[in-house]
Parts: sequence; structure tokens; C-alpha cells
Amino acid sequence: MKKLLELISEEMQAAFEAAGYGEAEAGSQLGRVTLSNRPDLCEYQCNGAMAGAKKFKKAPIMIAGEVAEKLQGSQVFSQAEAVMPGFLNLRLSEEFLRDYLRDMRQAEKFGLDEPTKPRKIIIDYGGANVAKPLHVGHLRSAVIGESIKRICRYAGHEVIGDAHLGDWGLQMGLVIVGIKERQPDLVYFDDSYEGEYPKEAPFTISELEEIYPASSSKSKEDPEYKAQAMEATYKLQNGVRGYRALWRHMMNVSVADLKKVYSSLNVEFDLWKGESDVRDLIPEMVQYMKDGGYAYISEGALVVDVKEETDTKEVPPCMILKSDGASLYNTSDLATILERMRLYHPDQIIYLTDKRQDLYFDQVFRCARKTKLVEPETQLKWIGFGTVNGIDGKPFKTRDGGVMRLETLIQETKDEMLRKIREGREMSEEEAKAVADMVAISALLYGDLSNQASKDYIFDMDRFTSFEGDTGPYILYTIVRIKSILSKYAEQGGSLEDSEGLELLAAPAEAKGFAQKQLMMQLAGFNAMMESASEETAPHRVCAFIYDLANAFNHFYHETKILAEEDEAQKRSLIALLLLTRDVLETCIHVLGFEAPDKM
RNA sequence: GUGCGUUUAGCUCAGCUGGAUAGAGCGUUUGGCUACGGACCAAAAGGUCGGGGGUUCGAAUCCUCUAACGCACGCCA
Repeated sequence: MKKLLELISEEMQAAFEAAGYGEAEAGSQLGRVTLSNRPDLCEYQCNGAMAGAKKFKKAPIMIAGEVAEKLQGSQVFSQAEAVMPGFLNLRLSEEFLRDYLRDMRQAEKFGLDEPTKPRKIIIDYGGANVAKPLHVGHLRSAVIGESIKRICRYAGHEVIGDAHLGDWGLQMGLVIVGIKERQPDLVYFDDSYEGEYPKEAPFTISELEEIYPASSSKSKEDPEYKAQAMEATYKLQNGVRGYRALWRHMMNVSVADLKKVYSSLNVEFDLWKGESDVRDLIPEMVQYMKDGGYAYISEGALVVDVKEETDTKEVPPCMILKSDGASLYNTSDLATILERMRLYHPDQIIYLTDKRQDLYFDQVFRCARKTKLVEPETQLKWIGFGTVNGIDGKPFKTRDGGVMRLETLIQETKDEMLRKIREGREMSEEEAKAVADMVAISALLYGDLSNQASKDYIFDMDRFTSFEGDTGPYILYTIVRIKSILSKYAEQGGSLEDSEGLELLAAPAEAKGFAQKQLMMQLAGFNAMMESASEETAPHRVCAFIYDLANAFNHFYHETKILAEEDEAQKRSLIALLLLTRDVLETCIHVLGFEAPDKM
């Protein structure tokens, strides 16, 4: 289904052509219509007359006047007038808008077309490491990645989300020696042991999380200890049975815990692959890069040059192996690309990481292209996100200056929300808790996603959990309000399955009609918004849209009596408008990653 | 040093391929429930769009210079 702006731009373009201004220049459509930036003057505007003035050597106002002339009696516009210096001010025909909404209601996905070329996309997000607790920094990768996954999926692409765990480096060796230090008698450390290893892990998640930081800081002070960790890493990577068994325990315990935290944020991965999955591909890949003449030894390390002629900066080579022959982050990322191409053959791979990794991903992508790990048309996209800061503008910390665990942040948000709900509404304790959890997640996700991903943002608990302003709770409140009216309507015997309601919708005159029309116009922008959110991988566009939509609805709500409407047909049409608004809002919050309760 | 990013109202941020009087929210001031959820709505005050120069009929938006802050620049991830 065509987008509203496309339709009205076509109408406008036709008018330009009819007035003799059709062939301005190839590719430049004078008839392009945009949302008005002067809502007091008009709903939509077209500035084509001014753009065409030079080419046609004619005053803009003259052109605009002639075009406006051609639009009189248009089915699309109820008003089209030319004003100085050459703007075309437009108002949409109510019937046209109503018909558009009716078509939208009946169309799949509210009129969002399937992509002309559906892509298979792998999205690599989350950034979790085994045996290390998630902290605030992991929030963004998880939340933005999840939303992009959902948006692209909704838009009609095939999307595979991969958690891509950090599960294979020195950190694993550190944990192993940490365990050995605490429980040296475990069978895993007995080289002569040949029996089956226990099914139960010899540690809990909280022990695991305590071991890593302790072990990590000890290794920094104690070279002997670090050597042991490196040896353990080596043994693990070379398949020593006991170490592998221990590693599997770590994986199981850790992944179970990660899933718990992620699922509380409604984040769900399709794949739980990790660096360890590509360990066997590395030798092969390295050999391939050597044989292909891509990789060479520089300063003892194996590197691939990724400089390009057009560079204005220095781009260091992409390192494949360190001078001691060990692999590194680059190696496993490149091998992962290789693996993904073999297993899934995606059209696009999207990475979400901290924005500081800009140069790094530039190098890796260039290397992957140069060495033909991917096909020329495979898109590699990196999305760098900014830091979560505290209200002081510095990276978010706990009160005593430590690293804030993600779980703690989530819990604090839930607690704060529960407090607010208890104070604002009468509800059973159980219900209040369930509702608080949902609303808290909306606060957290919306607070993050409503910012542009690439920018840093300030995490302000009070602001995010507020029911006013541009917040998740405000959006939910609006949805709940609609639901409340609808259920009351159903109680009074009304049907919520009314597919003809929009057919009956008339736009009443005066101020009431204005609010309703604003709401309708906002709804009509859904498909255009979702398409650009998907193409630009920009969840904040969805946020901006629903915020405007919620505002438009609340305004309309205050101007319009709905259940008290006496004209039955008109009432049905208003209900139909409410249903559409609710469904669009719920679709949007779903792609953002949260849901609305029935009451709050 | 080189490159990238940021700079818009007191605070937090929008500004959708250049368009009319630069928009929201919070905070401040004020007004509004005999209708469907007042956790809402409406109104007011508040800005040399970091600064200079340029392109254009027209610039927060494009080009250039410049300032401040942040980040990255081969064996970390």
C-alpha cells in the first residue's frame, strides 16, 4: 500500500505537469509534499514552485498559483492555495483520509509493504561474556539490538539474533585457575582421571561471578598466577578433557543466568553461539589468508593491509595473529563471518557495539571484503552506540562508585515503579507487582531507545519512570486508557469486531474535527515511519512516532465524547478509530520490545 | 599529531534528503473534572541553533575556518 505522502505527492506532481511544469529536471520531483511545519496554516506543504522558479524563469508565486488552480476540485485536497513567496498550502480531504485509514485497517501490517528485496540478516548483539555478570553497559547493546531485530522482522526480513558470547579467551583460563585455587581436589584437575565427570557444576552463578573479578585482579599483580591462567587457557583450547568439562559447566551455569536477565528485558536470542564455535575454523582461515597472499608478517604479527587510496586517515592493518602466534578478537570475528557465510549465507550482518570500536570494525570489514570472506554484495553494518551516563554526565556508577550490575538496575527500576503504582492506584499486591514490572521495563527500554543510538545519554530514573512526558509509562498509560474505554464499550454491549466502523467515520467540523483529523493523519504515517525505522535501523523513530500518536490521541480524547456519543453510527466509527489507534500503538511497542498491561 | 563524534530554551532532547514565526518534555507561572482513567489536557514565559566566513531567493541543516568537550589511533575486547 502506498504511503500517504507518496499518494499526495503524486497528485501534486500531476498538477505540476498539468500546469506545464512537469519536466523540470530528471529525478527532481517538484511535486514532493511534506508535512507542514506551520500547522496553523496548513496540514501539508509543497515547496516545488520555489525549487522550479529558476528553471522556468518565473516567479515562484506564479507557478504555485497555476498549480493550485489545477488542484481545485481534487479528490485528495480539500484546500490548495498558493501563498507568498511560493508555498503551496494544503489541506487533506476528509474523505480521502478516511478511505486511507479504512484501507490501512484492512491491509496487512497497516499498509506497510513487503520489502522489494527481503534480506536475511544476522544481528550480533548483547555482548555478554561467560562468567562475567552483565552490567549497565550491556543494556544498550541488548535493548537496541533486540528492537532492531524486531523492527526488521516486522518489516519483512528474515532476522537471526546471535548472542555471540565471549567464551573462549583468557577470561576462561582465569576462572579455571580461580576454581582450582578454591577447590584443588576436583576431578577436573586430575589428569589421570578417565571416568565420567559429574553432571552438577561445582559452583553456582554467584560463585562464578565472584571468582572472575578476584582472579582477574590477582593476575595483574601476580605474574606467576597469570602464567597459570594462560596455561589453563592453552589447555582448554587444546582440548584437555577436565578443562573442557569444567568449561561446559561454566557455559551452562552462565548461559542460564544470562537468559534469565535478558528475558526480564524481553530480549531473546535465536542463537547462543560464541567465540568457541569458530575455534576450528581459525587455522583454516589463517592458511587461506596466507595462501591468498593477503596476510603477511609485520613486526612479528600476521596482518592484512586494509588501507585504501581514498583514506584521509591512517588505517592500521588488521591483525590476524599476534606475534606469539595466538589468535585475538579480530581472528574470531573474522572466523565468525566465515562461519556465518557458510551456515546461513546472510545478505547482511549487523553488529552492535560500543561506538569506540568504530575503527576496529572498519578494519575487520575491510579485511573481510578484501580477503573475500564475504560476497561483494554482502552488507556488513556496524552500529556503534553511546555510553549510559549518570545524572552527573559521567559513566553510570553505583552510589559508591562501583560498576552497576544490569540486574540491579532493572530491580531498582522495578522497585521505583512499584512504589509509584502503590501510591497512585488501588490494586492487589500481586497485581501491582506484575504491572510494575511491565511498566518498569517500558521505562527502561523507552528511556534508552528514544535516544539516537549513537549518542550518549543520561540515565535519569525519575524522568524515565515518570508517567508524564516522553516516557514509556506515558505511552502505556495511553494504551491502557484506550483499552479501558473499549472494555467499557464492550460491557455496554458494543462489538469490538466492527470492521465497518471506519467506513462510517465522518470528520466533524470545528475544533473536535481538528483533533480527530490530527489523530487520523498521525495514524496514516505508520507505514512510512516503519519503513524508515527499518531501513535506518532506528528504533528512536518508532518512539518519536508513538509519542506524537499518544499526544494526538490524548488531545482527541479530551475533545471528544466517545461512549456518550448519541449517534450510533458515529459512535461505532469512533470505536473503530480507537481500535486502530490501540493496535498501531501496541504494534509499535512490540517492536520496541515491551508490552502494555490491561490496567495500570 | 591524525581521524571521528558532540555542541539547539535553566535541564534532558527532537528537528524526517535547505523552506514560512527553530519544536517537545521536565522545571517555573496559570487555567481546566456533572462524559468514557486528572498518572490527563490547555495556556504563558523561556533560544545570537558554540563562534567567524561562504554557497543559496531561503541555512540549525550544505562548504570552509575556528573553539570547547569526548573518543579512537597494531599485538585488549
